[in-house]
Amino acid sequence: MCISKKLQNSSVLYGLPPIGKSTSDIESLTSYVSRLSSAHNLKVLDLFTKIVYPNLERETSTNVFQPTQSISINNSNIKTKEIVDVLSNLTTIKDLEELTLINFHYFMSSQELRTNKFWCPYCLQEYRNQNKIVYEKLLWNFEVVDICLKHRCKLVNCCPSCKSEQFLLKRKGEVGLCDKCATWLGSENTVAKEKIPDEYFCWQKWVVENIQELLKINTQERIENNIRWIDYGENIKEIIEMSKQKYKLKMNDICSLSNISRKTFYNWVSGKRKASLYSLLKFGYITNATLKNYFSKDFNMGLEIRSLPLLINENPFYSKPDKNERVKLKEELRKIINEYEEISSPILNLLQISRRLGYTRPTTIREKFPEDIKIIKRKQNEYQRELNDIKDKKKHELKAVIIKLLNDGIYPSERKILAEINNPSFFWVSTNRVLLNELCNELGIVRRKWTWKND
DNA sequence: GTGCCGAGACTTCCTTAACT
DNA sequence: AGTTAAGGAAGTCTCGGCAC
Repeated sequence: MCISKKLQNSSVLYGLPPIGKSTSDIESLTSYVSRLSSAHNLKVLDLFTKIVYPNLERETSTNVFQPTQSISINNSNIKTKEIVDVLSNLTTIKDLEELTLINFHYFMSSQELRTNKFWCPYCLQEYRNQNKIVYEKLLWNFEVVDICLKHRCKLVNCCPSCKSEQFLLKRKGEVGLCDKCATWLGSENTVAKEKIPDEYFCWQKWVVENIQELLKINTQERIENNIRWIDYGENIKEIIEMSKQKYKLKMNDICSLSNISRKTFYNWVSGKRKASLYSLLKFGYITNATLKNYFSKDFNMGLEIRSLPLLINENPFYSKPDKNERVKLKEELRKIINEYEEISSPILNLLQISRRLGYTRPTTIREKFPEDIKIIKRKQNEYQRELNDIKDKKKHELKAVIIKLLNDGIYPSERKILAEINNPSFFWVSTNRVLLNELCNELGIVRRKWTWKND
């Protein structure tokens, strides 16, 4: 009996301890789940479909293996909580929620984590060289974290070999290896690193150290502090009032110093929106208050107000294109539509079109240019129909050649067909070989394995 | 200075289609 | 059948415009 079947009837998983608990280097739940699967010689897919999902209280059709969705189990949503509870029961390991943002729910927005995997290649290499367990840190998942302080390098998200983008959970994934080509994702310290400007490094040092401090907090403390943020607006109001009094500032001064708009503050105070960590880090920077100060409602501030680094002059996460930009986008979209007039043009899907226009998701252009999207879809269908027609025509012609060879008493090998159609490169296109196989199946011809004697 | 609304860019959750 | 990608709906955060 294979191990997955055995485990289907079992209720206990190994009590695999998570790495870095209650430290700033704590691992992420996705990393833990991948290691847990490997420890049981199971695919991550089997761990979920055969063990985790059947133990959930309510059914879920959510696919955590969808490239951009796996991050959600490191986040703070209800599903994460359910998965953590099941894993805790099965492994008997307590406090697995420390590997997620579950107990920061009232304090943090749900959009602080990246959708794809980022890592420090030098950290991975260090684990391997020192014979330590290879794992991925929860810290690397944060959108605001760009660098590894220890190795003074940028975090990466592409395989060094095949350059493919990496995601957090893969059906057969193993921590430290590329999803696509299984290349080792670590890198020796001797490899030249991209130089990080000093000012940017200082800002990132503030960001990373702030988040590390938060991640060190244990479960009990996280729960206690989190509850203090149920009344989000009141807390923010208190912080603003304290800054006004301490530094003798007006609201407008605070806005310009922190580079946060008045409307944004309004949304926080009214409890309509939670501040992004990026905004909170900026506000904390000028008053020298850390995220941990805020989270634990210790609203003490530095003696003097300080200015933000010069590089923080615009919000990198929410930049709006100007009106001229919109016209340019429209023109570019028209250009793409016209390309579909040519049958030889490579067909683009909505995601490819979005990326060409500088957006990361198709939703944006779907909403922005709905009429053009309709035209593109219609053209995509036309293109597909034309391709099908070409395939049918080719199939018809190939069939005629095969039947002619058979009537002449000749076995229709690839070589004989090539000679007959006088096109030596015909089977260089793999789909033509598939077509031949299809026709042989239809005509009841057994394809011979090629040997020197065949022809 | 405060409050509201909608636009813009983005994410999460989920379903469906396409590929292997 | 198993796997992957595309797409839709609903929700989140920031910002500009406007009224008071």
